[in-house]
Amino acid sequence: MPADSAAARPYHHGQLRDALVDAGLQLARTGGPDAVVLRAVTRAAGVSHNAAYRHFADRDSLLRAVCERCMSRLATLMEQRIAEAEPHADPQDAAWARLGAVGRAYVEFATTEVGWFRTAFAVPDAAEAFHPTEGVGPGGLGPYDLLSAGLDELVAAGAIPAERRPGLEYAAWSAVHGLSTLLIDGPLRALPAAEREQALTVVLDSVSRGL
Amino acid sequence: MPADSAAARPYHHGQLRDALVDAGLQLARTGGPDAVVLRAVTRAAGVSHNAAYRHFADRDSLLRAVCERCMSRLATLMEQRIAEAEPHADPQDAAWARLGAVGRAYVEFATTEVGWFRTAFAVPDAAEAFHPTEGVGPGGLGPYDLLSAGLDELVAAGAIPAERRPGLEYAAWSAVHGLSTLLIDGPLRALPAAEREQALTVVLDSVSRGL
DNA sequence: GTGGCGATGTTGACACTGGCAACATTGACG
DNA sequence: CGTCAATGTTGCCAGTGTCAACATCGCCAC
Repeated sequence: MPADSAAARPYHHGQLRDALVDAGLQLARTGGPDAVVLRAVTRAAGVSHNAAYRHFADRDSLLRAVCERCMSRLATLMEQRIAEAEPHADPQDAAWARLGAVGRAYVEFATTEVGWFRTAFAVPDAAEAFHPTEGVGPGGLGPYDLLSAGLDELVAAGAIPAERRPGLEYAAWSAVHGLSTLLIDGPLRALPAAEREQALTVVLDSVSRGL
Repeated sequence: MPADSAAARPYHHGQLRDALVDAGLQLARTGGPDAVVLRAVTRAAGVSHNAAYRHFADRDSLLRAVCERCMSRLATLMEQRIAEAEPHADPQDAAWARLGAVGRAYVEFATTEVGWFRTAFAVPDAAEAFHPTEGVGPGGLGPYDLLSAGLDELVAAGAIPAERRPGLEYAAWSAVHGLSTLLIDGPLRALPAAEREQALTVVLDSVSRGL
């Protein structure tokens, strides 16, 4: 009613849900999941603190949405690095290169987007199960799918005997995920850049040899 | 002054610092690091909420003490499982068995003492560096030292060429740590027990092969 | 002894958080 | 034009970490 100062934004925001998730993503980028604070998020969206409850049951619900977006970012970077992988004439070499790109992208994301990486894996409970359809990249595949596809390629190219294929995701995923968390949250936090690079090399080499 | 009901405990607790850490450990066991709440801890110790500030600068400081104890527990279990490792006449076999015990103990601790494991690695910042002297077991060695020793044994036994030794801790540690976190906090949370066992086997096998 | 003093524990307050309840505003549809 | 459900707001509450001021105690010099 008050035709007051400078186009006062309407009572109804219109895109509040997306705006909240965006704000959450922003906060998570620098502060990790703990920075996704209801009141900070609503403040950033220029809205009162309780408005969020019209779109999310509670903070966890909002956080879940933010987590999914973070996972999406990870998937996107992985797709990008796969696409950039050096071409090889030999299909085996090509498959190895692409799997290496997957692993490097994973650790790269963790170390360059620490907050987002932490958030991607800080999904609150009540997440009943592992839903590969969530947190996907432009290609519609999640990080797990991309890794899986890389391993399948290696089997198809004859680099890995098919009978050893089952469960190999666990080996590769654990290695890069473990290195990532040790580097950003764990005791390897303080490792200087040069040793980080060495650690990454050792881990990736050892994974390849072990598959 | 009131010689009142049932030996009212003295104004001065006497062992408050330890009591607080013990209480924190208790809370962390079921609730992880987030459950180490100043007021809950002091309540458990039967003391007013601000008493903790006479022994710890802030909550993070208390949490750090609890984290160290959790790391100690991990080291203790690892030592125990190493000692129980199946004996082998061949020194190489023995060394492999012991390294496997290290890895299994790590994941065992993570999955059976989830809260403690999470707490062990949730040490707040201002942890200036990696201090291998903290969080040790009865033998005076930390988890990292135990892993390191296992790898050294393998080199000494001739199972691993010495020139590949540098950095191998990263490979082994990352694998078991990654599997642990994926299983308890990550997308593998909902994995049924049977598949968990398979995952562990695959990871350990692949690490051994890759070293 | 006794007086004082530092170490230890307590009370009370503040700003912040997540969540509930009650109220206000709005657009859509009859 | 009237009604209603969706959306946003105000006010409140319990719980948290932290600070400041106060209370109680053990110990040591006199």
